Amino acid sequence: MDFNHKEVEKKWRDYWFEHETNHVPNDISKPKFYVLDMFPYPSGAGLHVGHPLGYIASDIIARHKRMQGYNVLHPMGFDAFGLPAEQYAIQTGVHPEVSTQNNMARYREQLNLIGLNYDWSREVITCDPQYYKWTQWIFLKLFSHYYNTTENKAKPIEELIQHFKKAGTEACYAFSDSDIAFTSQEWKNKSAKEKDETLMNYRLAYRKQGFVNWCEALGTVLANDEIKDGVSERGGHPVEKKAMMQWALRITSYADRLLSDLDQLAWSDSMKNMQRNWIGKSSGAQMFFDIEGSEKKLEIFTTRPDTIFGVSFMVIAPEHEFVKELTTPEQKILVAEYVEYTSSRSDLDRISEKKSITGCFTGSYCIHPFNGNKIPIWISEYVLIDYGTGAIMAVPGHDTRDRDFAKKFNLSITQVVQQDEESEIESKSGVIINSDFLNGLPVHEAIEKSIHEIKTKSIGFRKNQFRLRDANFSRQRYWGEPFPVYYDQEGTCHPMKEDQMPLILPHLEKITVGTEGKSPLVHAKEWANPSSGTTRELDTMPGYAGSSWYFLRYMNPDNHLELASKESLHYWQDVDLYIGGTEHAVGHLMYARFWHKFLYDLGITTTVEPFKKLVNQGMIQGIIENIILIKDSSPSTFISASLANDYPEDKIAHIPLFTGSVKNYNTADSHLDKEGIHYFINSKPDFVNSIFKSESGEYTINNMPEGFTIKTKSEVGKMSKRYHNVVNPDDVINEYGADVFRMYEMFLGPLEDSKPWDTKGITGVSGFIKKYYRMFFGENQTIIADESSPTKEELKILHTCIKKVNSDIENLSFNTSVSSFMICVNELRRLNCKSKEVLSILNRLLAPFAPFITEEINEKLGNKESVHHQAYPTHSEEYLISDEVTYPVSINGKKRHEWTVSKSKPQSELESEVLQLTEIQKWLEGVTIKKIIVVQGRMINIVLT
RNA sequence: ACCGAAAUGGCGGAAUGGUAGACGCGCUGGACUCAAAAUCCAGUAUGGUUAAACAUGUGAGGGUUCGAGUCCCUCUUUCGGUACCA
Repeated sequence: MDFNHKEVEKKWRDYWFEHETNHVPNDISKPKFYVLDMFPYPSGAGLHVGHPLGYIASDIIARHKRMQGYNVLHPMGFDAFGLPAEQYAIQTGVHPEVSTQNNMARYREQLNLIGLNYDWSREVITCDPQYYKWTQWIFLKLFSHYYNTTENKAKPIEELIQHFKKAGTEACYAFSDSDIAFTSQEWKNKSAKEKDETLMNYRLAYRKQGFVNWCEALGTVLANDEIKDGVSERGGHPVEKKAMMQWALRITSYADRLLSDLDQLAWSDSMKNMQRNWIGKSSGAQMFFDIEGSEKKLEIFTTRPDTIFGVSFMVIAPEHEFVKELTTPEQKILVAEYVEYTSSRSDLDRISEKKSITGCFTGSYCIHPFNGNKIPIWISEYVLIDYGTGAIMAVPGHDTRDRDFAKKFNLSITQVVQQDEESEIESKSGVIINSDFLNGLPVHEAIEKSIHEIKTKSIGFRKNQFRLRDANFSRQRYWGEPFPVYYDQEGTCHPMKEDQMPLILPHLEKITVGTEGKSPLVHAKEWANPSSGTTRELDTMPGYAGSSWYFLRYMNPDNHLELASKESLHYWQDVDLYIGGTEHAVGHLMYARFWHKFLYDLGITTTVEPFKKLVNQGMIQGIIENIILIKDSSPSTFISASLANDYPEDKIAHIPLFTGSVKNYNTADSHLDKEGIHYFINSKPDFVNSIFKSESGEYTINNMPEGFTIKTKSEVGKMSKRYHNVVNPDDVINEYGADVFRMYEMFLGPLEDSKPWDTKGITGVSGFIKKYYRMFFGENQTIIADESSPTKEELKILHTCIKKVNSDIENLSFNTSVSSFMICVNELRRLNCKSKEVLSILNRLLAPFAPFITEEINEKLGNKESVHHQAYPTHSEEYLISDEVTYPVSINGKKRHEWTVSKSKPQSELESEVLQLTEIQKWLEGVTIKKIIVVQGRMINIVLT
């Protein structure tokens, strides 16, 4: 009789729940291990088989560590604020609170089916006021701190205010983008509003002008995601950049620490590189160029001040504040047109298109600081307003983008670095020419000298520039954390008192878009104006607010007095292993590191980094089956994939099909039969009169012969509703059981690789679990394992497996450990092993992978204690020792023979005896042996001339 | 365009610079069965052969090495990210 997974899984799920076997105490007597999953956004679609991949891996680690004696924190929660719930509410009227609760309930149910050992009593939900109270609290701490550049840490803004009172900006070491200067008297003379505005230059949470994607037709701000090809995805309306006052976080003040502390992390080099490149530290000079006929100066940053004599034009971003005044009357129309064109383009469009170079002359000129030449000022979209100062000096001789631009607009190109023919124009090898006082210097020396001169002439200074920007922290949305601040009549910002928090998001009966770019909170009239003359902030915080510190709340989730108690923060400290998708490689991970460091400066967290080790699981993709449609055909004509080569690429379109309706899907012979074509037409009634064409002829559904088939095209891609290829874990578990599902997910391939899901392959793992069960139980569930003492061979098989599985878990190589379990079971069955001793060790070894069946077997074997609380097996080398070894014998690196000899045979004997083997001799006739390479215990290679 | 990753049989994949294709799916043949399912046994990279020998083979092209799927260079394709999807 086979394993009844439905019954057994329910039994143990209930048992574990009742006995709280997953409960994790803050038990400081045991060593801690914190393994964390990136918590999901609870989407309406529920989990598909791709989501749990990382959760299962972390679950195996967590169970393994627990069996090794650690106190393991392995929690789960929800990143529950977000745009989709709000969009859903606007479209359907279902309030985000309701849809989010429903979605979370469904996620919990699905996660529990998989047998993940989460301690749900520690659940963290970002939209829970008891949680976001502390998100708001951290925000206010950011608001009330500045970054001190000598102490290199965040300090209370009150200290800075005292400094301003005493000395103004004299000897003030506060991080800021602006270089405003004032005396103590000037500070004292400032009005409250002016003081507030000044302090905004230093606060770690501050307000500034930011740009949003404004869609007039929809009356709302759009996420980048909601824009396709420059127009709104919904409705195809025009989108433009609009400036608005926005909250921002001064992450740039932490740029150096975020960069240097990467070195201490056990993250993959590729991940660290992505973070390094995202921070993008570059050193150079900040310079001010005089503008002809203006008091103002154009501020630019360059990494190549050595090429200052190669400047032939300046370029400013279309959003640059000087655009208006630099534009001369003659250029006015052209500039206006150009600015309008660029405002409809995304940053991605602007930097990604190499072919079309666009720009427009302002009509104004800068003055070269050293030779007094006139330098035309141009506007182009390849300069981004958010990066650097939004303006550059263009050196077309030594920058490819500047060169392309110069060629297009016939601007002069001056070579100022002597280079050999082959070197790239941007290369820093060579000496400076055509450059007055820099002539003859190698580039690196010229950079130093030019900065020195720039400083001496007071036209600039040395500067480290970061690509990292202070990202926008405001969203014109309802479903997010409200800002715990209010504004007085002057518009000055005041933080709320701690005892008034959380500032609860007001309930709106109906979510509708706001007016004039405001969030839907504009409709919460009473809430928005708490007392006469005061108004609340109507924007809410972005998704990354709640996710930047949630890992700390798990340590002590019920604390009403602090974000987490000192004791819990001291005990759990940081995350030992963090598993999640690469899509969070920079965004989430950078902000979480930033907040963690800030909290460290405040003395709250005990480590400088939140995530010691990071692993990115790959995406599980779906199989997409498409039918091929000839574009613009009338009536619509579908062709067999085998005929597709007769048509040019741009004449055909791929229409995704429900995978289940395709015969032999994911093979070269995938096709729709007549039944499948019926199904397709039923789901897409527009195509009811379409023609289906294959080698055997062309038909409509009405005259189609019975055996007609049309080939479909298989590809691998996202698992999504759109492609009708979503596989739900519930269905798989229902049919095969959670243990099989877990092991199959792991068996698919390396955790970090992306790979397609195909449920067909699961029968291999399912067969394994059945075989495994039958090793313990005969007919009628009777135990067949006996007290026989294990044989040497059985022990060798078992311990080989123990060794492999332990090292695989350490390396997160779960696909190979599943293989070794299969090999072990196959071999033990071949030996007809019944030894209870061997089998119960194997059962413990398998427990983290297959928690249900192992728990059931453990009980049937007469154990009282849960298998998951027993010790994890370790191997003994003594069972693995063999006195023979099989050498592959190669001739010139190509294997020709296998040779089994005593392990102790010395190298000299191996070398002489190998040549006597008949299988080898035939290769040696008439040739000279150059040398013999012997790697003891591994291989032999005979090198011939 | 930029940053990062990947590419191995029909499919998912295995392989400290040392026997390419473990393990599993699929397929083929066989056993059991009235039959099917389930289960079990055998085979399965390609070419070649009754079988073997042998030759070829890890996206493409070069290189380093006694020996390269693995290291280096160039390229192609696919995937993730590019700051308001999460």
